[in-house]
Amino acid sequence: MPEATVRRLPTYLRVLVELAERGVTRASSEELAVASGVNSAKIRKDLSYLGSYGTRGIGYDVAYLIHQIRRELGLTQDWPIVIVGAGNLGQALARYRGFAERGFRVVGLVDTDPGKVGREVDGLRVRPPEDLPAIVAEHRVAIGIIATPAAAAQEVADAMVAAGIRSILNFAPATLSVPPGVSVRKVDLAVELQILTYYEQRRAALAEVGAPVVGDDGTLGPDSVSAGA
Amino acid sequence: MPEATVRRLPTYLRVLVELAERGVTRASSEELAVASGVNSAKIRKDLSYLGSYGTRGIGYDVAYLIHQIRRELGLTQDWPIVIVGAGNLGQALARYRGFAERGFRVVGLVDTDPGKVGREVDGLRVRPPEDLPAIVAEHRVAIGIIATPAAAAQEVADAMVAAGIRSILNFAPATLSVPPGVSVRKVDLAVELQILTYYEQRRAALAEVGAPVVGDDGTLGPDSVSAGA
DNA sequence: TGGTGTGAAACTTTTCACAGCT
DNA sequence: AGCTGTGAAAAGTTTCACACCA
Repeated sequence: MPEATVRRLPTYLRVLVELAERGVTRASSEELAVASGVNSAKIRKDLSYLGSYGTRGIGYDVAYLIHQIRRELGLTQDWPIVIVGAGNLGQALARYRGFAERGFRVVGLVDTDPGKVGREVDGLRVRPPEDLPAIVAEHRVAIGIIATPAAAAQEVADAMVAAGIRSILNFAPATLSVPPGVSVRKVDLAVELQILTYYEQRRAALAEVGAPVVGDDGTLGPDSVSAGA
Repeated sequence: MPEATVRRLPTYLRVLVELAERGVTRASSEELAVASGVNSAKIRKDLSYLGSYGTRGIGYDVAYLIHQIRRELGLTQDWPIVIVGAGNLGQALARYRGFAERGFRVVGLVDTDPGKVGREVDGLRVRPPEDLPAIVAEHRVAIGIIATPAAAAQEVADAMVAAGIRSILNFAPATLSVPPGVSVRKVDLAVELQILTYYEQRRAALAEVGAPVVGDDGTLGPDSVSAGA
């Protein structure tokens, strides 16, 4: 399955779940296109990688497609996650409702600061770094989130890998090096803003010259990354 | 400039600034590759879109390249931003040091909840939604961040556009529809985890069959999105 | 009739490999 | 000798357009 398709499946899943909640049982690729902002041909091709789950002339069965996408993404089970870094961002992530709603359970929150260790965040006690291996082992944690300052990120990644974690989501603005077989995804909040300023500036520059400010399709640079990308 | 290149420039910028802080004045594409996790040929091609700023046999002048990338991304000025949604995430973003460090100034924090309006977050008073146009006008805000629940996101986007904002960073798990000429980028925190579970599950499935768990290059799925994605 | 599934074409992005400059 | 800049090839992704089926 192409990587680009994997990146879009979570979006389709969200849209389908919303439809199901509204009682909709069937949807065409065109309806999904409107709701997801992805064009319908792309959706059909993406969904075809899952198998032939649509019906010609009718569309897709919402409930069935939800099931198939969940299966493909490995979301038929809950996933325990651990967050390292109980600062601003780490605490917000620990409290973030969107994780639980989509099957992610924060089972551990770790910080080096003795002033933070022992405090409770959303019912979860902050624990010291030396507890990481125990947390990972006890809950069979497969995914770790790094929400520390950049300077600590590599050290934390090493500790996570040593504890057996092989999927890392990194919020620290740092490039991590990890052994083969470990997946890392990075979300850098400021980077997203910097990409917006590029297009914003370009708009301003064009306007100054009196050029039309938008292309034929009405866009200026692409929408969104899913965190993204 | 290709969109893929624009997405990587902020990463190069971060790496170059780190080098400059360590007193490094020159860097080859290979050194930048190691520090950024992007291969050197790609870096050279990306940088060539900025112009011919390297020196054959030597490499790139760190300070000069920083300046050129900043110029290209529109980062020679500070950018005032407004955050709508003062919940978990909105508050964490308002306090996030990484924004200020990279030239983004949070000048407004807005929430509909009367219980939150008037409170202070990091020295910033939470204001009601009807103040949005005034905040945008007063500070010439060009970028808005949506940190509300999904249900409110479209309404907030409409209000931002009406107030004159044309670049939106959306953290709500919802697809926004905006008029032509408005840029939207989306960061969905749960989506990043869902992509990780896809590769995590795949790894588990392969291991069960006794197949080698990593590819020749030692990876399983791509590193990172700079948010993505 | 309506809408999927999919080859083929178009486009984008990455990688290769080396000429050419310092 | 070393490293950039870049054509050309390869790989990946999107879009088109229509056969085919319910």
